[in-house]
Amino acid sequence: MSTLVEVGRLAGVTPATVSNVLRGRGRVSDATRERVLAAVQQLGYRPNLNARALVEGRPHTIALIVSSIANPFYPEFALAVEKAVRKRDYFLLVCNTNNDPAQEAAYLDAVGGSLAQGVLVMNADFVRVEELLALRRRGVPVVLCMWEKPDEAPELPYIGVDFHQAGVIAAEHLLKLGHTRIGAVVGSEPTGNHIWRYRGFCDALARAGVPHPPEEVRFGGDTIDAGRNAAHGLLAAVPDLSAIFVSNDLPAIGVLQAAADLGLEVPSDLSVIGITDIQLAHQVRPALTTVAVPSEEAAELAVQLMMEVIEDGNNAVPRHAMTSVPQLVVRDSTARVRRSRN
Amino acid sequence: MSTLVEVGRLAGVTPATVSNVLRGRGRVSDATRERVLAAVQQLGYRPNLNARALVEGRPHTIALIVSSIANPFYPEFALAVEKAVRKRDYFLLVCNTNNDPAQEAAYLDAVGGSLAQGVLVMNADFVRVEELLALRRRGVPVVLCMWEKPDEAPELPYIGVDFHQAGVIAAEHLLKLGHTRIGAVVGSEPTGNHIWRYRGFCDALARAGVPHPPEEVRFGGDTIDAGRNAAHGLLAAVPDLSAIFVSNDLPAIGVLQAAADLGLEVPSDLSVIGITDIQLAHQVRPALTTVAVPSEEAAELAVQLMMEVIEDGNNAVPRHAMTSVPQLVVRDSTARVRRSRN
DNA sequence: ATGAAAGCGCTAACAA
DNA sequence: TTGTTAGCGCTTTCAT
Repeated sequence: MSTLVEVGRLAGVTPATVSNVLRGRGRVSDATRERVLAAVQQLGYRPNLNARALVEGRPHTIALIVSSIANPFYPEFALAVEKAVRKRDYFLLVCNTNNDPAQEAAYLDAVGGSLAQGVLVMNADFVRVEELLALRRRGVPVVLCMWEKPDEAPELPYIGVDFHQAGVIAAEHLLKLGHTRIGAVVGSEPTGNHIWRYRGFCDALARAGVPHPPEEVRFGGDTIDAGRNAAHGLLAAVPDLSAIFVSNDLPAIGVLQAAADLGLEVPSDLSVIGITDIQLAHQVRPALTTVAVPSEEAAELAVQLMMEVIEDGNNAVPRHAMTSVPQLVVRDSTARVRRSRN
Repeated sequence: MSTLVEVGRLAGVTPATVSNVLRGRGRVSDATRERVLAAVQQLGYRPNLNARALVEGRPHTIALIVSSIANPFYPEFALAVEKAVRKRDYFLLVCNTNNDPAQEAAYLDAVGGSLAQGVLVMNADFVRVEELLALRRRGVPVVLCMWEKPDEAPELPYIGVDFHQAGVIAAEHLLKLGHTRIGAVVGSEPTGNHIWRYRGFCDALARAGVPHPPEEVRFGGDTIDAGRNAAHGLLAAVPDLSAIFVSNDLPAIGVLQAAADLGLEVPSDLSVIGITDIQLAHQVRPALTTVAVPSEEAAELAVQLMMEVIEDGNNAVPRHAMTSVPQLVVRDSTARVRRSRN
C-alpha cells in the first residue's frame, strides 16, 4: 500500500501536487501530470479512502439498514439502492439487523456519522422512530425508504408509497372479475405496517357495496408460512370465499400453497392477489397476480432525497417524496368468479 | 458530531485519557472514568471510525463481492457472511458487481486496502483470478468463498466445497429409487462452474453401470428460465426420462415448471433433484429434493480464513479449508420410478 | 494516573 | 505551476 508521499517522491513532486493531479483540481503542467500518473501506475497506488473521508469530514458511503434478508424483497430493494448509490459514486454499506433491536442500535451507533455519511432505513413494523430521531439530532442524515402510513408521518425525511391505493387496485381487480365473497389475509398486526393496504381494500369493497364481515380477515406475519396458516384458518371458517386479498406477496404465496393443500384450483376455484411484485411472484405456479410497487423508483428517490438532505446540512425541514402509483400486474392466480364451486 | 477533544474538555482531561477510558487501555482512576463517561453520555459522543481506521492502519470492515443479487443464493450467503463478520466485530461492505467486470474492477480498486481490510469473493464463472492476484500482490487479503473446481485450485486462499460429492449424492439418490433413464440439466457451460457437480453425477451412474449418453444432458445458464428451457429441449428429445438431475436449485425449479407445462406430474411421472438447498427449494410446490450445501459453514470458514490471512500479514502460503460434505434433503420432487409412464 | 506530542494519509488554503 | 503549512479525529509512546 503506497501513499501519496511515495508517489510524490518517485515523481519528484510534493504530495499536494499528486493530489491535484488525481483530483483534477489546481493547475498542473502536462509534463508533471504525466510523471505523476506514471508513478501512480508504477506503484499501483490507490488513495486511502479513510484518510480522504477524515479530511473531507465525510466518507463516500451510505448505509442501508434492513431488518432481514430472509424476506426476499429486501435484497431486491438493496440491489436497487446500491445502483442508485453507485450512480452517485458512493458505496453502500448493507446493515442487516436481523430483526434484532440490539443489532440495529449497534449499527446505528457505529455507522452513523463516521462509517457512513447517511443512513437509509427500510421500513418495517419495528422501526423505532425515536432512535432515528436521536440519530438525526446528532447530525446524521436519515431517510426512511417506503413509508406506508400516511396518518403517522414521521418527523424524518421519507419516501412514501401509496399502499392504500395498492389495496384499492387489488380489490377493484377482484370486484371487476365478479367476486363478492372476498377474504383478506394481512401480513401484519391490525395496527401494523400493512394496515393501509387493508384499508384500501376495505374502502373499495364498501364503495362497491360488497360486504366484508370481520370474520373474513386474518392478521399475521409477513411470511409464506404465516400466509398459509392464515389461509387455512380463513378457508375453514368461510369455505365459500371465491377470492382472497393478501397484503403482501410472501403471504400470498402461502395462500397459494394452502389452496393446493386443500385441493382448490387457483384461479378456477379461488383467486388470489398480492401486493409488491417480488421476483418470486412470477416464479411460483400459478404465477401470482399482484399490485407492483415501484421499488426501483423508491430506491432512486430515497437516495436522491438523501443527497438533498446531505447538501442542506440535515437541518432543513424534513421533506418527503411520493413514488408513482402502484400498478396491477395480472398473472395466473386470478380469474372471473364461477357461479358456485359446491 | 462531537469529538474526543470536546469530551475531554467537558470532563477536564486530555483526549488521550478519554481514549484510554473508551478503549479500556491504560490505567484511569474510577473518578476520572466516571466523569469521562458522563461527558460521553451528555455529548452523545461516538468515535469517528475513519480516524480510528486511519491511525490503526486498517478499518474494521470486510468487503464481500457478489456478482448478482438476482440469484437468491447470494443474499442468503451474504447474510451468513454478515453474521460471521459481525461476530468478530467487523462491518460488512456488500459490493454487487451486477456481473459487470468494470463494476467489479471499480470495487476492487476502491475497496481493497482502504475501505475494507480484506475482500471476500463469491465464486462465479467469471471471477477473474488474475485481478484478484494483483490485488493480493498489492497487499490486500483476498479469500475466495466456495471454490468448486478441485483441479484448478487458485493461488489464493479459498474455501472448498465438494460439489463432486454433491453430484454423486444426487445421482445415488435417484439410482436408489430405481431410476435408470436419468437426464441432466447443468446450469453452466460444459467448462463452467458446475462441471464437477455433473462429473460427480456421471461417475455415480458409471459406477452403477447406468448408461448416460451425451444427448441426455443440456448445458445452460444458472437461472429458472434456463432450467425450464433446457428441460423442454431435453424432454422433447428424450421423452422417456424418469428423472432429471439438475446442477443447481434455480434451474431445477425451472425443470419443475417445464414438467408442469408438459402436464407431467412430479414426482410420479418425473423425479427432479437439485443442489444447494436455497430457501426457494422448500417454498416451491412440489417442494424440491436437493443436496444441501453447507453455506453457513462456508461463510464462517471464509471469514475465519480471512482473519487468519490478516493476522499472518497476507504473505503466508495461500491456504484453504473444506466445508463438511453436502447432505441429501429429501422433499417431494423425487419418488420411486414407475414401471412406465406411457 | 494523566498529559504532551507525534503522526496515520490526505486535502485545502495560501505562498512562492 | 508547484510547495508549504496546517489540520481532520484518533491512538500511542513517552514523560511527568
